[in-house]
Amino acid sequence: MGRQQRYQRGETVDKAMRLFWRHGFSGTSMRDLETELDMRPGSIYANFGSKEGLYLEVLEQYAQYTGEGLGAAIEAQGSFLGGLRQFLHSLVIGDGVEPPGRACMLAKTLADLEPANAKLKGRAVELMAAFEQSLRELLAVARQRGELGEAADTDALARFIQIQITGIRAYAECGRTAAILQGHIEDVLAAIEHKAATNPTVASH
Amino acid sequence: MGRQQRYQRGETVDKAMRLFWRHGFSGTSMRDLETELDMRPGSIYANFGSKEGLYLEVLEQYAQYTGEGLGAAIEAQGSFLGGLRQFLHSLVIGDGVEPPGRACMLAKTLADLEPANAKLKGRAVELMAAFEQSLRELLAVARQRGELGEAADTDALARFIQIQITGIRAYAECGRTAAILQGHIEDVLAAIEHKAATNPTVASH
DNA sequence: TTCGCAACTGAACGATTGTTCAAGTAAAAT
DNA sequence: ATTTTACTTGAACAATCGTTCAGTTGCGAA
Repeated sequence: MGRQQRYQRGETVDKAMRLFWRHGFSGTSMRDLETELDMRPGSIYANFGSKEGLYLEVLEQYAQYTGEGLGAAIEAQGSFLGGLRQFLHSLVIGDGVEPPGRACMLAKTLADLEPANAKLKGRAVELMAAFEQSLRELLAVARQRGELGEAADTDALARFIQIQITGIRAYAECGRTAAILQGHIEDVLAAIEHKAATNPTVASH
Repeated sequence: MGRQQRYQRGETVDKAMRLFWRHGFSGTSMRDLETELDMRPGSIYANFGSKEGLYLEVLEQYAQYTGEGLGAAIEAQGSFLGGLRQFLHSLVIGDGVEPPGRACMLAKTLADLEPANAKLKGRAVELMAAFEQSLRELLAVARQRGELGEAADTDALARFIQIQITGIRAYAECGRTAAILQGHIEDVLAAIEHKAATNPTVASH
């Protein structure tokens, strides 16, 4: 009963993501959001509680998309490394459509906010940890399939890959050519392959 | 003639750096700066023109510090890779003093600003490119000294290292333990060593 | 000592910020 | 047809934003 909702929550969050991703939390004003979402402040606050609440929900959806993206790429390519190549390619070079941002939104959140908004920062840390965890699991499957060395250290590999993804995406913001980014992706894959074959590391310097 | 200056420009920029680095451009207000610098708005504007002008000067000084830091580390350790290890260690683990931020301020600037403030973003891109260029030169010297393979591709290596630095510094914001960061630094150095010995890459996927 | 200039001060500006809430609107229930 | 209920609207709030500028202060030159 009562009046029916004019907005689809998921689509609304997508639109907010476009804005927040590009301009950051403090760089995006409620006025900007009102225009982009075609919603009046009252509706936004009724649905999400606050600007922070909306950003939080954007982070959740972003993390879900990212996780699904990697999983789908691996499935499409039939191997972990092949999937990772496709995933990295789609992130920093793209599939035709211009992305709102090339840098990881979670990394941006960590860089952007401090030390107030500890809630947003904290959630971003958790979501990055969750992605790293899913990397570990995907690596374990790949190792079981014989795609990696038998003794491959999935913890260290997951961490290594996580940092590679963050790094290349931040680097891609500098506006490098697709060829350069492509070349680096191959370098990264080679490094991972080499590391996966020779793990575990026994470093002590 | 006239009244003598009350502030040392370099120290003032250092103080502003502490604030901007931690809170970002839009996250730092002129009121915050007035307090931290112990300067009234009129003086700040007389010296730097605008908030943007001050940020620009902070970026210049930051880039200079970073470049000097790497150079000094290499000299202290007597080798490129040894110096890089010390440099990375000081960036993400620290030498006792708590750093204002762990993530690279240039990377933060790129992530933070868009698409207004094209001037700040553009300068950050230039400064990152300059750092990559100095990496190339340092690598060329190291290759000449026999520290790398004879055919090491310094362009690709400089890019690779640049991304490693950005990536690990962004990752360090997640509050990982020193041991984990230390372990990753060794992984990175091993990857560079391996890459430096087997370059140039002839990728074509 | 007086003058002139450079540097600094801080109140004040209009614009914009995130947020609230009383009033309005549309669909289901009676 | 009327009431109930859920959802939307947009004017308005105090607070804060980056910036300006007329006035004050302190030092070197005359």
